Amino acid sequence: MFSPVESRRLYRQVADQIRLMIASGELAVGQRLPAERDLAEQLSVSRPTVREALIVLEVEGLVNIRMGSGIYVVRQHAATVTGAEREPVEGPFELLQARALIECAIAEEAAGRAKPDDIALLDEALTRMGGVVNDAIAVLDADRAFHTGIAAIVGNATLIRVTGEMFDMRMTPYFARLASHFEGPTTWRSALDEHRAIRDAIAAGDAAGAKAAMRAHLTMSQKRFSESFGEEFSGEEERGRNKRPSKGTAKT
Amino acid sequence: MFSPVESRRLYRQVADQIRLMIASGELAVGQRLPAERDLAEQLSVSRPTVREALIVLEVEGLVNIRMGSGIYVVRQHAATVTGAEREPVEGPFELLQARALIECAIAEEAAGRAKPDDIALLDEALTRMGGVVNDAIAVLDADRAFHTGIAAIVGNATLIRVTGEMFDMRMTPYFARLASHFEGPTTWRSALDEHRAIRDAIAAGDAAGAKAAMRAHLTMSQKRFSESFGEEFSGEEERGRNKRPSKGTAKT
DNA sequence: AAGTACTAATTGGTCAGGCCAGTTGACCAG
DNA sequence: CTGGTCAACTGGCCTGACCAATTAGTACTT
Repeated sequence: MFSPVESRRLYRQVADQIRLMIASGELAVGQRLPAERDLAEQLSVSRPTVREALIVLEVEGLVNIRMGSGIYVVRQHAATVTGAEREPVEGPFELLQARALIECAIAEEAAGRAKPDDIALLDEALTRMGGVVNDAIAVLDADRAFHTGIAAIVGNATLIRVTGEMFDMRMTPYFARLASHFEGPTTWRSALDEHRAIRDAIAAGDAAGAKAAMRAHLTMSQKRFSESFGEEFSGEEERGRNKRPSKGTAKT
Repeated sequence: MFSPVESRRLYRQVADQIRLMIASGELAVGQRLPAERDLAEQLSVSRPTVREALIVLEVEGLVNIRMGSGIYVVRQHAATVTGAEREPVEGPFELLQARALIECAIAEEAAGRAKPDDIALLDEALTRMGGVVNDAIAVLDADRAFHTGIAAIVGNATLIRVTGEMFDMRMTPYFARLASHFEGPTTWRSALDEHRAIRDAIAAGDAAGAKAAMRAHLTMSQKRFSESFGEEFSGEEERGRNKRPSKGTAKT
């Protein structure tokens, strides 16, 4: 309840500062940044720190580092990074709502294209999921495989990637603890049943049914999630390194 | 047509190696990695290099670095980075197809929720776009504002982010040059007309119409893009640092 | 015996300075 | 004007060191 300190690491601050200068247009697209040594001097930090900050921006796709030449601004907009520290603006419900909208459309499209091989892939994920409802990590993996498997039916790599990214977003430390109170084989089995309904609708070529089943699944997922609210901030232990690692969150 | 040379930077190689160990499960989720000093020794590189590699993985959301404690595996799946070097598996058409599916659903949803303020925001983007059809960079910015503006109507931060990310994906060096041959005020004006149709349907609360208009827009965008094929590999110059920076790609 | 306060080892964060390799542009010979 | 050389950047990587946060162990108190 206390300390908002945070004490961000220095290279993060430097990265933020440069990112801001790019976003504001102070550093135009295509322009070359000052040399690492100059940046270090201007910002009063060491060169390694500047390098680490620039690597962050490079991974984010904002700048392009060319050896021996310089560092160039590639794009202006953040192209936000998937993992790590996202602003808590995107809450669990927001994420699930977005998934509902997008994955419903994907399921609808998939229903009209599914071939036997695709269904077999979904079945494999379902079978695997059913066998590991007691393993919090393995069951998440099977869950993920099912959702990305539906996107794979459409045969579009971008859709597969986006679906996977949205799924992975709940793995963040922030999300991780929220659902640890209501997880269990029982709720996983409920999720599995909903998965089966989706699978059947897609296998039958029922576009509307697949869309409805997916919406029902994510709605139920949201409800399971909301039921865990009100108690998630009860205990603040589990900081030790030997405790259970970050488990899953909501069944989807 | 020649040199595929690459000579990946060392810290990239280290990052790839660790990423692989995580993906293969050799480093389990929640597990603590060896200390930076140990990793440096085991990999026969210096500690700064290890640090840079770990920062890459942290930005990607794969690991969680805790000062004084250690480095922990957060998730197993790549959660692919948005910018930089994506596999060329995702081509322009794949991207546009994915956008068609997702943004149509968003437009459909937005039509039922749009308030006067939202429409005003879209109009602002349209006006701005009309005024800068000759500025390849500024027009892209207005284009982006329109598409994310539609997502904003739904009021979901995740949707806004995903829409923006997909838009930004064409800024990559790979995509950038592809469309430089057919860009121009004329095609931008066509895109602007299609935008207006989408705006009108949303303003009228016509969900089906908004969906159709968005689909038409992205289909046309795809067509404009395909017309530029067959000639995009004609000239390979424009490497100089003072040339025009990466311009836009397809009008959307 | 249990809990607490303190201490020491471990680990990431930052810095300084240096050398190497690739890039670039100016200069010079043909 | 063409081609090659060369020197001045610029990023890539390294060594070694110190600081700060965390954590585990220990001695002390209750």
